[in-house]
Amino acid sequence: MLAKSSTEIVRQQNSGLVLAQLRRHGPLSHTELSDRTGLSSATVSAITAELERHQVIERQEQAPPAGRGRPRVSFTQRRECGYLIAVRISSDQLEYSLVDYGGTLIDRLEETRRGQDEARSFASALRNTIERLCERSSLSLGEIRVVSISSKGLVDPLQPVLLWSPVFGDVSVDFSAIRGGGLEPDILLSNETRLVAGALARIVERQADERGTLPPRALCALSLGHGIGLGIAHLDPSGEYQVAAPDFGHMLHLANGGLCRCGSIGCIEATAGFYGILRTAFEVPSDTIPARFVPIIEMEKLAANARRGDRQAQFAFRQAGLALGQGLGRMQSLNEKMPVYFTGPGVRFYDLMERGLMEGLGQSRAIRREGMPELHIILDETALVFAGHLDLALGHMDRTAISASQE
Amino acid sequence: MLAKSSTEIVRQQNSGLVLAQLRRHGPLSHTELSDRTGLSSATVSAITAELERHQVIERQEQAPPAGRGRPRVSFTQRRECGYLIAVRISSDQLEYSLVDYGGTLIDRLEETRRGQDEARSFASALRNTIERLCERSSLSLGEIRVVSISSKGLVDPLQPVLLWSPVFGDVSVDFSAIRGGGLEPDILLSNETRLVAGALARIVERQADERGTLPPRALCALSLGHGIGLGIAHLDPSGEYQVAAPDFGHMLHLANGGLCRCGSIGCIEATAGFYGILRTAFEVPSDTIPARFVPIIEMEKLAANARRGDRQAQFAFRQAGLALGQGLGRMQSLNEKMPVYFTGPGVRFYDLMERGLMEGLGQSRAIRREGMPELHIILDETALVFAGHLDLALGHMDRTAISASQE
DNA sequence: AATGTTTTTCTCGACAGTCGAGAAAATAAA
DNA sequence: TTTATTTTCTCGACTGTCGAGAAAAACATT
Repeated sequence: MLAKSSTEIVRQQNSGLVLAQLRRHGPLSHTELSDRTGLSSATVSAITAELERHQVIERQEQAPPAGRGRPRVSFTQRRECGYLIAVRISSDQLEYSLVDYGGTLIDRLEETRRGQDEARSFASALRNTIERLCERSSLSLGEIRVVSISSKGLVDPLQPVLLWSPVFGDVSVDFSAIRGGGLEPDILLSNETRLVAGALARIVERQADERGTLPPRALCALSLGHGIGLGIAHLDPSGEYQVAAPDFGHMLHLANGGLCRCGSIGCIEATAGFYGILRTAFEVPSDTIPARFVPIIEMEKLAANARRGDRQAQFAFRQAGLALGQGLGRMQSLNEKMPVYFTGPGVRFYDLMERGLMEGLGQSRAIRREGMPELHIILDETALVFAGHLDLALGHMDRTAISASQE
Repeated sequence: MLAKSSTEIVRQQNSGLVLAQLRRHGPLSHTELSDRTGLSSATVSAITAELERHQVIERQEQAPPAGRGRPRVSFTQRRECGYLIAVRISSDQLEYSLVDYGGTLIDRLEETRRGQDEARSFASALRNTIERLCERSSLSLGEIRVVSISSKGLVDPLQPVLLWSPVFGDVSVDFSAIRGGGLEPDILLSNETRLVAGALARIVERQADERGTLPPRALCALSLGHGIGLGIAHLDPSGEYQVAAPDFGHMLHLANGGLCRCGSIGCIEATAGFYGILRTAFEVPSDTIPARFVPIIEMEKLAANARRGDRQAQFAFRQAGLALGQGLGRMQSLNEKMPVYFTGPGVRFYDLMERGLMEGLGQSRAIRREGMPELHIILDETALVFAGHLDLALGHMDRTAISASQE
């Protein structure tokens, strides 16, 4: 059912527009804001005045008067308006980043995982580190407005609960437990590849904007590693990208396929993940319980063998490509044609998987109809994950900026 | 990028709300409208006055004064405000329905398909029939505001172009050619099962409304017949259902599966469609060009055999169920858990497919994680297709009501 | 028949938001 | 110092929503 509308919502929407432009296109003056948003000059005045009053934005004092006339005064977000902490959970470490409202990295901290953490105490351990991070930069806990957490695995779409992850398996982790004692941030939990897709969506949006072309209606990021992650960004009717991270790695590839670390049989990951590739390469029975961790050096060795002509190694990579191709083809049958961006440590074996990938893609009617999707390779996944964190968390702060400062 | 907002858009949105309530919950009085929409009494007055002025709604004269107090006056849509024609294209006939803005069926006309129609001249033939329909009810062509067309097959998401259909195959049909000479309707082309899913979404929405429960976040309709159609409805952030009809029937089932009538190999439909089932049952080589049409009586005979114990017939239905189950499981890996509504002529063989279906579903990690989806059987597909036409076309007319009457 | 009760609908003034036009401000050039 | 130019701000008009209370239209009571 439709929701009722009101003039206040109009203001909220248009304030959001102003903040979004400010975030994406650096400091902007009154006139530039008016041009970019399409709002009238008078409206921009009203909105910037309100945002200034709430100390969300501020005027940049330095003015390099370019030409004649009254010099422009630029607005920027007030960096101290609020802070976010991005936490990236990976199999071997935890990376914490403290970032201000302007998007500037203030502090970073890495913890190597000590063996197996308790899923139960994990949230409180995380909270401790957040406290430490705040102390180091002498911030009060109340100034942390958003904690954005990412992990590989499956995430509850409504609550900050990690349902399945390579680290904790089926033991779910509820991150709302980090709240309390002055720390009351909004908590955003995302699948890691979802963040990559979100960051890519922002990038292609900007490119389309600069070139004056239409942004693509959808795109996806496919992260290759020990497991397989997929993030899809879709342009919704309002012109915003909606990003989701379905459980692609555990989509059924073959009913009589290999045993997956999730306990099911025939998942894509069980053939295309690192452990699946190794299992095929060394002709280990496919119902063998897969290795929990494979050093990348092992994969490099295998790839070297394959490139040197080892048939069984080549076969393993091709089977992986085939599984990915068939999966992507199936995804394209259920969605529309979209470019695919490969990321993750596995992309360095892309050459070995390419033949299988093409074969698998070609088997889908959807691909044969609409043609091969654009395929891109992205090497720096880490940067995109961080960009995705910022995009998500800062966007969230923008949307809640006025209401949050009213308290 | 976000869109700018304004007070006019607020009015448009709220007018839409009023019209939507009027459509869904019969004639409503001023107070009822205010209650249902959440708008203030004053706003309802302003909106109804405007809609009356534009002759979109009118007061119902008859007043049965229930109790004390000033009697309520009910508003209804003005039936003569505009008309829509729904065209259902099926393999053996064309069904035209002329409906007024109030949703009342005025005239219906059926044409049996004469052999194979020309794809090129099809739009103009359709236009001729529309003209005939208008004459019979002495309406001018200009009063037809929407033509809503449905077919099985694949539809362009942006234009009224049929990309692939069982009737015309890969020869695409552009329905915008029916316009001209006073006939300038908006043309809505939908996959048939998309309409079913849309109608179901409206039904469950109403049920949830009456029971005071939350509507399901998603649902899908799976139409079983000569081909396989899928429609998915998703609750979007604004609370509206977005409906899509992906090419599920031609999603890859098995890389070395049967030849599909689309020319690809291993599509779901090539195993689970009627022709696929027959091919398996009679052990015809799976690369045989499939029959263009299978009389339902043939399927009934086969089903009777299966129920009598014919192993090969049983096997064929079970394989069909398996293909559907695996496909649905894969879909659920890429979406969230959602109830499945089976429709179409094939549901009468549901009992024979059930075992395979369950087996196929159970192979997906997503189903094992989240549990089996609710499975429902809907017998009257025709009614749902018509309801979907009305829902889509009348909703469209509501949204364009004010602007259209301003000309 | 006149008056009160009750319920519904309508109207009025206040408030929030946007917009266009033009005033005011601030600077470089003349 | 004056003029030209560019940017920013302000004012009044317009559209929209809302709450409160007036007006309307019926039944009930005296």
